[in-house]
Order: sequence, then structure tokens, then C-alpha cells
Amino acid sequence: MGNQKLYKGSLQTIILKLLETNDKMYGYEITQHVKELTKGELQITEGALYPALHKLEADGLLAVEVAKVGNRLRKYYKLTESGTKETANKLEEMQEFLKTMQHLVNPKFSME
Amino acid sequence: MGNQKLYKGSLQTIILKLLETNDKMYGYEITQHVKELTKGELQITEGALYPALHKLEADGLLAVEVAKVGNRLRKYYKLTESGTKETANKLEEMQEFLKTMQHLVNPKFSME
DNA sequence: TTTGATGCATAGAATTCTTAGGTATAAATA
DNA sequence: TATTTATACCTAAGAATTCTATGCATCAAA
Repeated sequence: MGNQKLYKGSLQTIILKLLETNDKMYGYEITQHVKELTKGELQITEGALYPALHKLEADGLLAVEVAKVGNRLRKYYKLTESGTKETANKLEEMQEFLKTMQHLVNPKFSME
Repeated sequence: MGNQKLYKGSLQTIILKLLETNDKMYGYEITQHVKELTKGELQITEGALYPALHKLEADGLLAVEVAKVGNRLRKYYKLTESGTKETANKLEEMQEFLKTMQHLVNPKFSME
């Protein structure tokens, strides 16, 4: 996932957030979407993405739907009910984390 | 380090930033300082902190100065010259990361 | 006098991601 | 038409970082 270790730990949250916004997506689509959204800053590697998707599925947060496009298959992922709840939790945690880090590294611009 | 994996990858930057602001600090002091600054949100564990300090020292970013206080010793760490430069780099990367993540998880509040 | 705070440290496990492959179809280009 | 690039899935081995669980020792407070 990119070259920056800062993103370590945030992949699940990123995936869940994308699926909250876009309803259903397939793996390759996610990598391209993130690349565009971040102007190339963040490149999710497939070696990180697919295991992450499988784990989210195994944990019951995502459901899969296989589609055939031409002669190739795509695996569309979407949030389950508990996935939607967990997404809300994870986004809250992420906001808290971002606020805390902002405060730590740049106290001037994060006064409350 | 707390229970949140989101902080994975940001420990070095946190340490460097603290030393940039406070000139010199010892390990235990760092844990307490972060705990206060984050109102308990982030608790750096010693099992994460000390190896991190040793690595930063080995990489030439920190210099150590042992002090005796009463009958106990403290190891004060401070930035070296290259440590100061690297701190600037890491803080820039962190700002970029925070901006990117904010944009990803909450596009509404991160328009430019 | 025993607990809690201070202060250092390491070893092993767990987690996450990177690197480096593998397979295959479709489109573009040389 | 042959080859490269893009699309689309996947996994295994290793690196890197952190957590959990220890250990040792001093000092203050209960």
C-alpha cells in the first residue's frame, strides 16, 4: 500500500468508507478509485487489498456478488448490515485519530 | 500503544516532533507527555517506545545523554542534526497523510 | 511494608503490509 | 499479427512495527 507506512492500519477503514459511499465495488475498482481520489498519493497494492477484502468478508462486514463481464469475472463487494454499523464506528475512530495526530504534530492549527 | 492500530507507523514521527518541541526528553517522560497531550487517547507502551528510541538512535537521528537522578538513571534523547532534518521531512509527510485521509473519509470537510 | 509510580529493557506473538510471484482475458500498439 | 499494457483475480514469504508479558531496580506514599 503505497510506500508510506503511515497508512498502515487504515486500509480497512478506507475500504469500508468507499463502500458506504459507492454501494458496491470490485477490488480492482477500489485500487483505481483510491489512486484517483488521492492523486496518486496512495496506491493500494493488490497484495494488501485482496487479503483485506477476504478478512472483511470472513468477519461478516462485506458480502460478495460475482458478476461475469464478457469472459472475465468480477467480485463485487458491498456492506452487510453489521458492516454498515462497523463502518460508522471505524469512521469515528478515524476522525478521533486524525484530530489527535493533528493536535500532536501541529498544535497551532488544532486548538479547540 | 493504546488499542488502536491506526497509530501504527506514526510513533517515530510523534517522538521526533516531541523532541523538536522539547529539546530533550527521556523515555518515561515521553509516554507521560503523550498521555497528557492526548487526554489518554494514546498510551505509548514501553514495548513499542524503547525499541523505537533505539532504532532512531541507531539510525543517527537521536543522540543519548545519560543522567543520574538520585540513584536512578535517565537516558535523555535529543535530535541530532540529521534528526532535525528528518523530523521536518516526517512532519511534512504526516501533514500530507492527514490531509489525504481527511479527504478520503470526510470529503465534505476537506475541500480545498 | 507493601503498593504504586518511576525508569530502564527485552523476547515472543500478532498484525499489517510489501515484494514477488502466478493465472487469464481484453484492448491497444508496434 | 505479435507483443505489450490494462484489467481482474489470487497467494506465499518475508519485513516491519507494535503489543503482551515479562524482568529488574529505585523511590515515595499509604
